[in-house]
Amino acid sequence: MDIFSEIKSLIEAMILDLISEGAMPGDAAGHNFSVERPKNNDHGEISTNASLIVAGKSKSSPRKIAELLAEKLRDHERIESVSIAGPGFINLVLTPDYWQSIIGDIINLANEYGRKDIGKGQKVNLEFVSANPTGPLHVGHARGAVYGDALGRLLEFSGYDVTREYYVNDGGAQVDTLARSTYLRYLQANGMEISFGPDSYQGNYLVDIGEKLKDKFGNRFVDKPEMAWLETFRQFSISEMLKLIKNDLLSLNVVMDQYIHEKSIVETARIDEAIEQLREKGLIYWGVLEPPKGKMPENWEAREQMLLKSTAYGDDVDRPIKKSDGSWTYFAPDIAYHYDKVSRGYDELINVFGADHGGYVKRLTAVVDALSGSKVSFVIKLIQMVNVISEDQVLKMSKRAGNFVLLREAIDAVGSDVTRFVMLMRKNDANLDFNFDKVREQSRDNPVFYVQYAHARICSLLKRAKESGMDTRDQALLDFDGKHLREPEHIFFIRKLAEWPRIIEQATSHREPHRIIFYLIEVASGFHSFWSSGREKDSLRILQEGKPEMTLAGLALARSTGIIIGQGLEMMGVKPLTEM
RNA sequence: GGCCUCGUAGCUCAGCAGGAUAGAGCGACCGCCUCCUAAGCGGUAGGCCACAGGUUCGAAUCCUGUCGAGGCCGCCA
Repeated sequence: MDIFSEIKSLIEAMILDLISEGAMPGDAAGHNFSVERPKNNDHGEISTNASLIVAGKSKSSPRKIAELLAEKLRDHERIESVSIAGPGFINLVLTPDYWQSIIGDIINLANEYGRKDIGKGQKVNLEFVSANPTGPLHVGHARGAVYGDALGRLLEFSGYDVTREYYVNDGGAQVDTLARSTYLRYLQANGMEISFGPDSYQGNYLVDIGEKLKDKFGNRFVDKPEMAWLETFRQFSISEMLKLIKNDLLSLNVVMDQYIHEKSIVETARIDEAIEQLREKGLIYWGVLEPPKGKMPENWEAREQMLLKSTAYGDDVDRPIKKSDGSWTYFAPDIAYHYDKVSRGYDELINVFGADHGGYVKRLTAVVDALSGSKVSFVIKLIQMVNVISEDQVLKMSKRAGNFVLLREAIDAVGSDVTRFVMLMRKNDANLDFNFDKVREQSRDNPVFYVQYAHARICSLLKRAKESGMDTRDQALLDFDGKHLREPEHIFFIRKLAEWPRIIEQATSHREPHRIIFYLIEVASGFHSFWSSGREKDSLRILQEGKPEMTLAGLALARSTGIIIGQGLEMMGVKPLTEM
C-alpha cells in the first residue's frame, strides 16, 4: 500500500538473496537505508541510497553493490528501468501500471488509505491546554489546544489508544485570587463601588459571574468576612470558569476525554504516596539550595527545605518539594499528578506545555523516570509563543490587566477552521505570528482557502459529472482504465499522492502535525497545477464530453485527491468544503 | 552565570532518523479566463542555509565553540 515501504522490503529481500548467493558479505543486511521520491526529476521516480549505506557498513564498493542490486531490480515486472548515478544511488522508473494502481488503492481504501498501525494499541496519555481556571482561554492557549488535538487525531489514526486530559490547577493561591476577584464583581452587582487591588483578575468575564452570585445569594455575603464566603465563591467561580473554558474548546472543535483536578489529587493522599516512593529510591532529603546564579532575588537567605534529588536524573539542580514552613511547594502536587498518571498504566505520557514552562521539563522528566523506573516514555512538547499582530503591531498581553486577545475573539473573527489551520502551520518549537488582519482577509495569504479551494473544485467536478448522468460512486469509479492516465502530468501528480502514507508515518513518529498541513498544501498545489494544464492540453481535462472512459479516469484521479485532502483536513480537525 | 528553543531568499517559513543542482508562499517584474470554479496557473529575479571548527566518501541536517533573538531559573502558581 505504501509504495516506498514496498520497494524497501523488496530491496531488503534482494540483499538477503545476494548474501545467500555469496555475492555480498553477511553483514550487508539489516541497515536502514532510504527509499524516497528524489527532488530532482532527472533522478528517476524513486531513488534509494541502499548501496551507499550497505557499502559503508561492509567496506565494499558502492558501485559494485549497486550493480548487483540493479541487476535484480531490472527483472522486476513493475519496474520499467533502473539506473545507477552519482556515488552509487539507484534510481528507478516504475511502470505506469504501478502508479495507476495507486489510484485504485486510494479509492478502494478511502479513508483507510495511508493507515499504518504504528501505535499497536499503546496507551498514550495526552495532556494539553491545562490552563489555570481563572479566565477564558486566549490565543496562546489556542495553539496548544489545536496542536494537542491534532496530535491526538494523528496518533489515533496511527493505532494509538489516546486519552486527552486536562489538568485543572484548582489547588493553589491563584484560585483564591479568582474567588476574591469574583467577590468584587459580586459586590459590584450589589450596587457597590469597587476598586481592584494589584493582584486581582480584572477581566470583564467575571462580571457575569458576580451577577449570577447575586442572583443566587442576594446580598447575603456583602458585609461578611472572607472566611464566610471564600470557599463558596472559589468553588462557584472555578466551575463557571471551567464551563467557559470547555465552551471555548468546543468552539475550536476540541473535546477532552477527562479533566483531572489538582484538588482531587491532593485530597486522595497521592502526594504522600508519591513522595514515599521517591524516598524509597533515596531521592528525598533535607538540605539547603545554592542561591540562583545571575540575578540574586531580594531577601534571599539560605533555608533548609525538603528536596528532590532530581540531579540524579539529569536535572540541573535539586528541586524543593516543601517550603521552609513545611507546606508543599507547587512542585509537590505536580509530582503526585504524574505519579497518578504513571500508576494509571499508560505506555507513553505526552505533555503539551507553553514555552514559559520550559524550566519544568527536566524536573518532570526526572520525576517520571524515577517513578516509572524509566519504563514509561515521557515526552514534553513545548509550544512556543504566539505573537498576535494587528495593524503591524505586536499586541502585548497581560492576564492581570485583562487585555489579552481571547481565543473567542479569534474564532468570532475567522472561525475555527482558519484558526486551527493557521496555528498548525508552524512546528511547535517555532514562534508563530497570528496576523489578525491577514487571517481575516480570507485571501490567498490564507493557505487554508487554497487547500479548501482544491477540495471544492474536486467536489464540483464530481457533481457536474453526476448531473450529466454519470455514476460517480466510488464503486463505479474503480472501473477506470489506467491507460487514460499515462501523460507525464498524470504520473507526476500520482507520485505526489503516493507519498501520503509516508507523510502520515513521519508526522506520527515525529509528533508533528504540521507536516500534514504542508503536504496538503503541496497536494492542493499539484492539483491546481494539473487542473490548469487541462487548459492547454485537452487530454488532461477531466470532464470530456463524448469520452466517458477518459472522464471516468479523470474523475478517479480527482476523487482520490479529494479523499486524501478530505482525510488530511479531517485529521487536523478542519472541515473540508464542498463548494466555495 | 546556567538551562531550553530558534537563526535558511527582501518578508513569513518548510526541509534536518546525513545524500545528488537547498524549496514554498508573500512582496517585485512578465504572461494566461470564447473551454471542468482565475479564491487558480506559468515564467523571471532573489542564497557564503548566522559564523568558525570537527565527524564523514558526502553536512542546511550530527558534534563542539562563538555571536544574535526569545523563554525560564528556591520559600508564586
